[in-house]
Amino acid sequence: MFKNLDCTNCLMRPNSCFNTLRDEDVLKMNEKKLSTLYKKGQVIFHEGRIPTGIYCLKSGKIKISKIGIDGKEQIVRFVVPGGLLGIRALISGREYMATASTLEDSVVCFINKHTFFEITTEYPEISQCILKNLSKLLEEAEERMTSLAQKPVRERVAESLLLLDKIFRSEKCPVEKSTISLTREDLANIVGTATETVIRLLSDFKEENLITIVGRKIVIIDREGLKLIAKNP
Amino acid sequence: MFKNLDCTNCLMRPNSCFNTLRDEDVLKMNEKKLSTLYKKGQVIFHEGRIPTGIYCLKSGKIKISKIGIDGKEQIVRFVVPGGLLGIRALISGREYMATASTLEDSVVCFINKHTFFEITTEYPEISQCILKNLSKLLEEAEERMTSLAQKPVRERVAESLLLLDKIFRSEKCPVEKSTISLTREDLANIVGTATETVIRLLSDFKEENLITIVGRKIVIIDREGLKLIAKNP
DNA sequence: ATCAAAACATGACAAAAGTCATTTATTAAG
DNA sequence: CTTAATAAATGACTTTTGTCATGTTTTGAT
Repeated sequence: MFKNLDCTNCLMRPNSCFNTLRDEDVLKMNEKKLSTLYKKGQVIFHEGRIPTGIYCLKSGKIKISKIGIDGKEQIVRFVVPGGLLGIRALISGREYMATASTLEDSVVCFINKHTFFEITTEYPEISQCILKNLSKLLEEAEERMTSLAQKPVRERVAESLLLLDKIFRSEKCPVEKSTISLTREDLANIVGTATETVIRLLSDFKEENLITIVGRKIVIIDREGLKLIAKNP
Repeated sequence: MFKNLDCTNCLMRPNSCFNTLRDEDVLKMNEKKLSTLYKKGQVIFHEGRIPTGIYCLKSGKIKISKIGIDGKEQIVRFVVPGGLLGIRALISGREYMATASTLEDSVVCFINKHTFFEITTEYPEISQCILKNLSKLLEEAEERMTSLAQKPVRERVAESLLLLDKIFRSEKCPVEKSTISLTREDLANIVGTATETVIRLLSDFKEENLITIVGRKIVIIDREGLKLIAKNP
């Protein structure tokens, strides 16, 4: 498994919905929670399964994806450190509607249902925080729906590169140039297109000096240019 | 305006998140709220505006839509009686990210921010109910994202017809045959395609005896056949 | 009942995106 | 360092979907 971590000095807690917990409750959570290191590509929970608690991401990156037509994957969103995983399913009380898996080695803490509800009933501000988070997710989902419905693939690829840029830069490296290391297939599963189409468009973007490609990694060199293509305000 | 209605015997309240209110609080809400009759096609709130409270739909049907590329409308969801309008924006505390307008004559009650928050802090179960609703909306949005990303237009049109069927049958008429009365353009703005494409596919469906078209209205005659096309489980 | 406006319908063509086949790079394991 | 496996790249072709033009029907106001 993994050496259980200490919530008290978790760098991500101030960043999460648990930021207002009193010391005593942090300790309680600390002894109940379970930390696990997931290697790159591992699944944290599967679409269709029943949740038994929630997960909080300490480090790493997670993709949330659904199985669509003919088993084709659709990536619906990402989770970055401090974020909760599986909260939607726990609230609805039914199965997971998507699968969570790691994009890189990640440390995830599990808190069982009982402990979680115990804490949330004591701290209404946690529910409030989750409410805000869900509302943000809904906003983003509807934005993305519009994009999928109306934008041509070229614009969507540019848009997704900018999204990934934001996610992959988030904490570490305030460097201007950020590198995106996702497979072209994953990228296609965000954009909602064929892998070949993504590859062709990346070649175009390289040609137009918007990105460079080093090995398998994509480096954005002209963020503004991409924004223009993505028609992102 | 409109003769203010009485929440006490509102048929929709048991159906809404306000179903657990004590009589005294119903009375309080009753004197604070404002009922308005909106004619078909009228706007209840506009994308970009700041919310000053929430709306509760008593009767009628509402579409929630966003302005996408080149001003093209994208319908992101519908609201049926008992549902809340503008709750996402009120929670986030920022502008509306979409526009709400009526698909038919509708009666909508407005409750100002202050009164609403007063009631919700007293009734945690209302927040809980809203949390569940938002979580359901997110689930549906992600389902729809997957559909937009992966299904061809024909499947999406079939899917949308079934969705509309559910919405337009919801309360009244337990009749088998339900009629959908939306313009082809609205339908295209749900599906994410051109109006002409929708028209062509409707003609196909008519040809295949899945629907009939009476005047401007669409009547579903083979629900199972449409499900098969939509690849809906 | 009449008539103009709006919505619907259809054809012809163009553009966008998907599929299949094949070749070339890159990575990770031995 | 080699090598097999995986991912990326590219070309040729097909299918899907969008656009533009034009004509018809339906609706709602007078």
